[in-house]
Amino acid sequence: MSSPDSDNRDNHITGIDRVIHEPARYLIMAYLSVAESADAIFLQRQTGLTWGNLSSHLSKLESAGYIAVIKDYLDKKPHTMLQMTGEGRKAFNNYRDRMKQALEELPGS
Amino acid sequence: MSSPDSDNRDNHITGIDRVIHEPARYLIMAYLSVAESADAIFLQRQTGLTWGNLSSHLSKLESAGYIAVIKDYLDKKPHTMLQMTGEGRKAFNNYRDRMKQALEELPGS
DNA sequence: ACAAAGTACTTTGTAATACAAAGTAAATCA
DNA sequence: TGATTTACTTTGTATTACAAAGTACTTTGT
Repeated sequence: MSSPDSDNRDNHITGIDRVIHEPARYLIMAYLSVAESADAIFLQRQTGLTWGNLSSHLSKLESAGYIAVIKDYLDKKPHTMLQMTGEGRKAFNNYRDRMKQALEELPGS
Repeated sequence: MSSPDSDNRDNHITGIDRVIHEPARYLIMAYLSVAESADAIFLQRQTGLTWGNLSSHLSKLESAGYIAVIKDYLDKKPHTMLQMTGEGRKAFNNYRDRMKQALEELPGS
C-alpha cells in the first residue's frame, strides 16, 4: 500500500502509541489487563493517582476506545466499572512489544 | 535516607525519567550510547527529526546534564558535537532497566 | 430535622511540553 | 551583488498532565 521504500520510522520508537506511553495510563492498562474489570476505587488505590488525574486519564483511554466505562449505582452511591476493550488489549500488547524491542536493540544492533 | 517503608511507588512506572521517556529523546540517547560522540547532522539524519525539534531536545538533554554539547567550526561552518555524559549513561541505563521491568511484570506478578 | 462531613467523582485552571514555522548568521554559488 | 544553502536557534501554538475547585449526592452526628 505504501511506497516500496516507505518510512521505516513507522516501527520506530518515535511512532509509539502516546495514549499508552503515558506512565499513569500504562499503569491503568496494566491493571485492567490482568483484572478484566475493576472499579475506579480499586484503580485509585492501586495507582495512587488523584481522583482528578485518574478521571481524566480514564476519559482519554475511553475516547481512544481502549477501555469501556460502565456507570451504575452500588449502595446508592455512584460506581464506575472499567474494562479493557479488544482494541485496548491489542494496543496494549502492541505497545509492549514495540517498547520491548526498542529497549532491546540499540542502533547498529 | 528515606523513611524505612517509604513510597514504594518510587520504583513504579509513574516515577519514570520523563526526560528519557520522550521517544525522540530516547532515540537520541540510544544513538549516543553506541556512538560515544556524534554530530548534529548525523543525529538529524538518523532520527528524522526536524532541526527545530532536534535542537530543543538536545537543549533539554543538555540541561538535564545527560549530554555535552561541543560547538566548533568545521570547514568554516558551525558544527555541533554531542556526547553522552556519565550521568547521562547512568540515567539511560536506569531508564532501560526500569522500563524493561515494567514491561515484563504485570501487576500481581 | 438540619447541618456537617464523607464519597465518588468531573470540571476548570495553569504551567510545562512537543512540534512546526519562522528567523538568524555565515558561507558559497550564479 | 544578490540568491541560495547550511546549520542551526527562537518563537508561536495547540496539546498535555497535574492540582485545585466544584458537583451531586449519601451518611453521620446532634
